[in-house]
Amino acid sequence: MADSRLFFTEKLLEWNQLSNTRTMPWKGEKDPYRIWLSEIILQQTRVEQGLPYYEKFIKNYPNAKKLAAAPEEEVFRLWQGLGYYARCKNMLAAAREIATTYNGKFPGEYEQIKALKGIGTYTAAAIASFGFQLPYAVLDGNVFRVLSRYFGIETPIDTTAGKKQFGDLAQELLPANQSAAYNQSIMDFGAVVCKPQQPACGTCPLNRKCQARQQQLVDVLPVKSKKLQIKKRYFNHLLIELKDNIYIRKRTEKDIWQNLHEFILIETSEAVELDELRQQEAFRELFKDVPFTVVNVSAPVKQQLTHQTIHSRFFTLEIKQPLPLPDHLLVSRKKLDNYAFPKTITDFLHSKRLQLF
DNA sequence: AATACGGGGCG
DNA sequence: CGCCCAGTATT
Repeated sequence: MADSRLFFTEKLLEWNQLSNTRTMPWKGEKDPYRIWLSEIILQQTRVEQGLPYYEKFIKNYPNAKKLAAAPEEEVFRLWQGLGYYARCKNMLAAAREIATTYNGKFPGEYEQIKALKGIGTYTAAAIASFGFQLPYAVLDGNVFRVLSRYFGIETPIDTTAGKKQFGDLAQELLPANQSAAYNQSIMDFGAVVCKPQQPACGTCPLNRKCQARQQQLVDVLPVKSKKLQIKKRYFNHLLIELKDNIYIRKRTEKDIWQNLHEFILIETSEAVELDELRQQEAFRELFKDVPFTVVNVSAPVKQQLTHQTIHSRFFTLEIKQPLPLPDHLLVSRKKLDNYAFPKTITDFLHSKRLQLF
């Protein structure tokens, strides 16, 4: 068993040296700040999707102190469109912690790194190995897949037992003096060769000893135990125009898009037309003392998220006197660019802008 | 232990 | 439409 494990590690490092053609701007990066930034951006995010965001952030905030000094709204604007917005909030908190507690210098011990907001076991191991040559094995989607297939492990990866088993194995396989190269190798290998769909088993340097291949389990592994429930939600966005101004608010509730902005939102349990919306209690309360005229009703648009399907409709209304909306901001159209919005809303705004020209 | 959290790409 | 992506925090 020890031999087969040694073989696995050696082959992987060899593949990395001879055949790995994957290039990314942060590969071989020595600055822990840049490594950290790339890892946060790439959590549950494809390299191609995260790349432009990485470039933007490095350009705007070349070091932790710069990021720490940035206004939160500005940072959210840069993050807009990338998703999982808690990452942005936590990243800023971590930058400020680094600036104050560590005087802007990224901490170099695993426990210190892991203690920063938004850094879990994967990201801590990545920074520790890539940035500080410490012997911590990364455990991400690629590693789960490569290990489960090569060693034929059918333990579900989304369980405590699975995480322990794969984590222990990954750590055993790690050559302590080459942790960075090994971690890089196994992730690239998972992304390029041992891919989720249609892996390149024919040319895989590990194929002869791959348990999944021998047992016809390649498309079964890795095993996941849970299947997610997707719920439907119906969002009715009210763009209320007072001269050139529009009401917006920051989403603060524990829900999707926390810390992003929106227009006045009335959520319903099913799709509604304008006359049904007008019957809603929230709507009647809103306009009980103020007359309005309907300017536009958009077609329904759908957005598919991981756990929910959002059906959105935009109702543009015009009023002549202000509404009593204490927790909303009255913002001029031009200034909308200063605020971060979810994609559903930016898409609508952009489509609207096109109509004007 | 289970669940929520975005957006995009691919078959 | 389902699966997956350099996962983490919260309940």
